Amino acid sequence: MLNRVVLVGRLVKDPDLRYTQSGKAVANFTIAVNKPFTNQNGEREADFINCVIWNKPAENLANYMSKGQMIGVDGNLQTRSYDGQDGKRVFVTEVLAGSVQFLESKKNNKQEAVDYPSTAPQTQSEPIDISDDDLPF
Amino acid sequence: MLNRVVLVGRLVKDPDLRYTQSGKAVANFTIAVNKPFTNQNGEREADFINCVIWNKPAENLANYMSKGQMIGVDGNLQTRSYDGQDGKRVFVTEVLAGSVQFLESKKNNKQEAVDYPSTAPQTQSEPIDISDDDLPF
Amino acid sequence: MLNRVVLVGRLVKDPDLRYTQSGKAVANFTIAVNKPFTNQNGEREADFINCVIWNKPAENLANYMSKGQMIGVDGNLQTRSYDGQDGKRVFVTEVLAGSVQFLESKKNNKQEAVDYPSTAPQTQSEPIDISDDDLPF
Amino acid sequence: MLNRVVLVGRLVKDPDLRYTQSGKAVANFTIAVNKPFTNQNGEREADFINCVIWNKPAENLANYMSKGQMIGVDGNLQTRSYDGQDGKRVFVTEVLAGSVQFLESKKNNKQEAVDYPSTAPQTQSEPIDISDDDLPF
DNA sequence: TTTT
DNA sequence: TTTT
Repeated sequence: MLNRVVLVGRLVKDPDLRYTQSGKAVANFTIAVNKPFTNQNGEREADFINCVIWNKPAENLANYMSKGQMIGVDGNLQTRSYDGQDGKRVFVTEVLAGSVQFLESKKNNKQEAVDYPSTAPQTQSEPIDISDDDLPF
Repeated sequence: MLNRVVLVGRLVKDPDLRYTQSGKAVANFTIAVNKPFTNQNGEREADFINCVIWNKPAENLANYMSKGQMIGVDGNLQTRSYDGQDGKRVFVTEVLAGSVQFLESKKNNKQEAVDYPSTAPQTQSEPIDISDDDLPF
Repeated sequence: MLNRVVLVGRLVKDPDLRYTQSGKAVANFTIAVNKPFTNQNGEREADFINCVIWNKPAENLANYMSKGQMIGVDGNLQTRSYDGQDGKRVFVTEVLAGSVQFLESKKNNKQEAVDYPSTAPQTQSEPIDISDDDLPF
Repeated sequence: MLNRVVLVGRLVKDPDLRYTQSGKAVANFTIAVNKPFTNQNGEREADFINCVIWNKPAENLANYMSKGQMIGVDGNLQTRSYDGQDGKRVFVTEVLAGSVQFLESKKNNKQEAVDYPSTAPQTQSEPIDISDDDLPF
């Protein structure tokens, strides 16, 4: 089956880098992708898309990119669910980034080695032990 | 900015066709896209991705495709929010399909005229007047 | 059927804008997309991908973008053939751009209105009357 | 940089499987992807897109798929050149498939394990020692 | 609950 | 026949 997403947009806030108990890096980030037209009031709207990236690229992202910067994302859509604070199941649809491209970087010019192949299968091979209370959704 | 999604998966249930007050057709549908690997228990998992399509292609989808059939989707990610029944804002990430391809059809062999160009801007040009209580999320 | 291409790369030369006899604008351009790894000699290689865009976006491209600038392309692959100068048929595979995003612009900050829907069907509805001798391939 | 291609189409002929001198499998194949509209004579046209795939998936492709079958391809565009029989340099643009999905299979129902990550970097890490005279272009 |  |  096919599952492919490509986005270019701006970071809505700084990436949120964490580590699993086994030491893997994960970064959550949200990008604003402007819609290609204006709405009925002449305003440009955006979609705000949640993304995740794992391992070394997660650390690079947190090191070199910050709120407002433009970024490219190549990955796939994933859905997952967790128990919300009110006991109800919460369903999440987000982009699992295999690679990101730093289209601007205030901090440093190190360009992320873009890595088509990496739409990280390892994500799944190890339980994520960040507790749900910490998840940004 | 760029916002592109391509999926191939199977309809998890029959498409849900509705009409806005102004008479536009909208179909909501969910597809299961198998992950390309098995989990730690050797099971194949899937992502369950919500999609929307507008106008004539929505009617064609409802007419020719049903639960279990394989479908291709070309579109873009959109996010929106509505007030949930508990008064809390619910955020939705879904795929706005510009075109769909019927990769199997139990009903009829009419192949959807696949339509790269149609990632429907008109979606936004008119308020959607289906009430939130009817939305399948 | 599905046919989708998304690229981010740099213009290898200035876009080449022409007009058909009926007055439609067409721009041909080539972008270098660096490969995500270095070769056996430690060098970064690139793919050099030929693209075409029609109508107003072709004129915008020629007006605002030039050699070396970074550009995003959303489109589809097309193949065509013509008789080469030696009488042999030449086959061309290129990207028909539906929309482009100006990720840098030396000339002006006018951001191309990115237009998912436009993977230009009109391309085909009218014969292209630029003579083959003028084609950049 | 970003370089992503997704296609669904039909094999125009049986895949052509070969081995490099070092024993790696490579399969070349061409798919016809119908255009989403008919031309001025009411005929449906297609694009004929050359693709390559490496290693085990190349062997699976050759084993399970044949002329006329529908296939999905996820990969990236690559360009390369070689010296043609008339001494002139020939430029090739083709899709390097990272994964393929067998959407039909006359031979066997074994579904290719779809493998987002595999847009094969190894392709480049070893010289291809099939002589140019054998190349299908 | 948002970016330029 | 190539970009940074």
